[in-house]
Amino acid sequence: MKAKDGLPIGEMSKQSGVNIETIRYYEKIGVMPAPRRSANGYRLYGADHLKRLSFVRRSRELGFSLDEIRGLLRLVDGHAYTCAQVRQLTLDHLAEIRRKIADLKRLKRVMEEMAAQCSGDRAPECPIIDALFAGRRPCPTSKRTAITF
Amino acid sequence: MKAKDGLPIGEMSKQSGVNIETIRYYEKIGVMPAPRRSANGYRLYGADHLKRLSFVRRSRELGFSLDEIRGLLRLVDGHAYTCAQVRQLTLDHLAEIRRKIADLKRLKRVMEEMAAQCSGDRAPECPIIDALFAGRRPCPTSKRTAITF
DNA sequence: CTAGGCCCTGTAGCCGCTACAGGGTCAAGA
DNA sequence: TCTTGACCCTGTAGCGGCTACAGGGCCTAG
Repeated sequence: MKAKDGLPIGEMSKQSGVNIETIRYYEKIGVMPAPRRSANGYRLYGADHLKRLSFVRRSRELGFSLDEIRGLLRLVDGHAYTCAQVRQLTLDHLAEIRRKIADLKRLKRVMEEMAAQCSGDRAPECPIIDALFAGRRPCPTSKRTAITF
Repeated sequence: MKAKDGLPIGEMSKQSGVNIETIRYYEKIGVMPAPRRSANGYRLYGADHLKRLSFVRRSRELGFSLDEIRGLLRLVDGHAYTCAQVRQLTLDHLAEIRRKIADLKRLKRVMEEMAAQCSGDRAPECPIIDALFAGRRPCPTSKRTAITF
């Protein structure tokens, strides 16, 4: 009973960089298949499990949701995927990333403007607080009753 | 009993752009103070509540966590804040935003490289899938047993 | 024989909401 | 008068993606 038997979960964790609890969680939600068990009930993983787990980790690092990863894995598992399908998932995800970057950049600009207004030495009045209280709504569904503080 | 009595929660929601359930949630977690109630138990808000709620919404839009917002509100409530304190919170948050942008940009670059590898017309082998399976770990705590698929 | 290290299951918590279920209240219309 | 519908209430459960227990079992070394 040596290494050929399979990796215990702790070893999987070390090799893949995924937390033990997370591995069990992936099994519970069906992202990882249930491995076989040793006589005493311990999980024993093979090389294919490790490959799959690393796939999941890398996809997570690239910001894919577990649901998107399930989609990728379904394609892989079915051996029926076309490159075009995978490419499309990737491009969709890329569009999402670009949107997030654009959002954050807008945020950054606003925050920088606010910070620039503020010298930092004035006492109770602070232009940042003022801006947060007085800022106007971006989506004007309501008739703003001019609350400017 | 007209408008002077106070705004019911639905009106607060419309004027502030914050969901009714979210307003009640903010009350529960102590971000919003409990308003007075009408005879039948309905919440009745005043102009100060609306100002505060809008403050919270705008701060959330700028990506402040509710905990950070609690910090800002504590300063405001205590009337003892200095501009420097507020400015520091803002700068901290700004640093966080910049970090997130940098992260997403790295992600974007990797995803673009992967997508560029893939023409979309090859059948079962897909360079994106290959890349996800074969990518190397960024943090080499384990001695990679060369699983390259 | 005991101490430590690994493993197991199951549940609860995190954030910031959102979505019910199951009720009460009130005004307008038939 | 009855009913419909809009609004309000409380309380609980769910989302995603984990993480952190509690409370056990197993196995080996000293």
